Amino acid sequence: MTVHGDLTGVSAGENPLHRATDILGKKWHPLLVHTLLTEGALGFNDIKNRIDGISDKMLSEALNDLQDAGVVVRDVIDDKPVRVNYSLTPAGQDLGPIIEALLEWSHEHFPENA
Amino acid sequence: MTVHGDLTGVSAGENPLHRATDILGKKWHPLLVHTLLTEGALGFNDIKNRIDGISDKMLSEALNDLQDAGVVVRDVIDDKPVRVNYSLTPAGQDLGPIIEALLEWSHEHFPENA
DNA sequence: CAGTATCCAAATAGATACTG
DNA sequence: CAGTATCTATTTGGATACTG
Repeated sequence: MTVHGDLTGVSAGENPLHRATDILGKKWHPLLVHTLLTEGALGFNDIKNRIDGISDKMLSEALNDLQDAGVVVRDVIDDKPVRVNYSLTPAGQDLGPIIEALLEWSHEHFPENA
Repeated sequence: MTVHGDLTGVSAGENPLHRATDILGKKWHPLLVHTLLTEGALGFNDIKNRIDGISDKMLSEALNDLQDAGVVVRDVIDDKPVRVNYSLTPAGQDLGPIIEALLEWSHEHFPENA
């Protein structure tokens, strides 16, 4: 028998699931996490070049969100010019397999658009 | 070595991940899937009574979205009055473990809000 | 019981320009 | 290189009322 977490009667918005879906549901966030997952630590413009179509503003906001969510860390390397590296926290890394599972789910059930 | 699906250089919106995150990111959808997962087939008002705070309109929209996404099926039972049952497709059921994983992820990394 | 229509508010996304 | 500010457009969410 599979035990499922009890969410019955809960209102969306203050349930534990929300912490995860709030990240996954944003337009660029999952892609961003996935990029850091596969490529390791990257600088601002490195990320920009890897995510097609993202603007400075969107990337900046996404990175801030993800830091607040405890998924991404920002490291300032004090060179000239200054370097900033973004990478995943342990929580961020643990999101990896789940994103992979989502990808696999999509491939399995909707092979046409993948 | 873990092989990760290649999403590099892809623009959000037309990638396979999007099919899943588009569902998970909506306010009521994950909860709705989770409810059908743990309780099986339910009628419109049965669902309403189990998801606290959801309005008719929101539930209606969510159910339509989920049908379009291939995650939920609608069965009309031709009684008097008419009964309608909503349940998960195989794709919807396969989303279950992923939602559980998300829940577990949240508990593990952010025990305070669960 | 099982929904849809309408109208409005709030959140999110995008373009463009600018800064240290 | 690494961002923020501003302003606008689009999407989503919610209240209320109504239908077969």
